[in-house]
Amino acid sequence: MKKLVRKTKQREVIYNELCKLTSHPTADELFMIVKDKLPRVSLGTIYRNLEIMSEEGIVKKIEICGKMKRFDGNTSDHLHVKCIKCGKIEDIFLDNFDYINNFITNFVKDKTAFKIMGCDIQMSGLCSDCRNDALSFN
Amino acid sequence: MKKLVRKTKQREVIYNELCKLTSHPTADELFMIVKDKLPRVSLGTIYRNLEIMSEEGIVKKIEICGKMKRFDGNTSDHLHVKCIKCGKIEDIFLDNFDYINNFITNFVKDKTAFKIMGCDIQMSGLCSDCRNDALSFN
DNA sequence: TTTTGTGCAAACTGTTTGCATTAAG
DNA sequence: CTTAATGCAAACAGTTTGCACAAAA
Repeated sequence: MKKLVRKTKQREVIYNELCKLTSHPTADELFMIVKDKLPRVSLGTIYRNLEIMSEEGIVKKIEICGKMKRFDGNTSDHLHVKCIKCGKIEDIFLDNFDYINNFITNFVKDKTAFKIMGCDIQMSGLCSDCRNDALSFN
Repeated sequence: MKKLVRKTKQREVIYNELCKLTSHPTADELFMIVKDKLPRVSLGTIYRNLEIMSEEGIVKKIEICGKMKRFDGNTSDHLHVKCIKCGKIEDIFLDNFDYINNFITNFVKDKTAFKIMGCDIQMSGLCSDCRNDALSFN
């Protein structure tokens, strides 16, 4: 049976700091931030907790892979754009997210033997900083 | 200026073997396969070539991250479903892929400062093997 | 008191890199 | 001949794990 998940100081701080951010930090970035409040935390604790909390569904693991995993404290439906140049990830909130979601799921579910359970949409493009940086594309 | 990309035996075999597969192999899986034809290839060569070919646009790096990068020799528009249990990735081809793509892009482009360049849709769910494996969810 | 979580360091895994050598153009 | 690519091994980066101790229930 499922084992008990306890409330610990570390878990709480990690969760709160993650929720404050809209930057979809990596474990390491979050580690730096959490260390300001809990100077003795270890990176392992960050990893373990992010993993546990994403299993619990209160935190979201973002599936756009660069090299590092990224996490999001906002589990509500929204999608992400990733800059192909600098790797920055930004949220996009749409009023009709559910509509789009269903729209796609409907098309897809007849085409596969998978039981479809979720739909993740990732856009890619150039963020405002990078699109202004004319020299970078040559 | 852009440097010359040569045609080498290794490159060719890697590309051909990747195109034969619909399994979206990891670099390592492809390495095993290529080794049958070129017993002296190194894993580094596989990585270097997949990277180069994805920059050239003849191979696609798949952005659903588990732990390992995956590659796809089919660069035509299609989307992927990933099994949340076993990690298997399958293709889904839709006749109206472009339509869906534009549909989403249109909604999104007013909501962000990014210059939107692409749209990746990943579905998740349970593959036929895993959905029949009743014991696995308890 | 029992079980889960923590810090720490060491281990692991996938990927990248430096270098001497080989091959393509 | 010049430059790009290869094989190999060593380095690297991000993540996971084992263990002794601490904290939660």
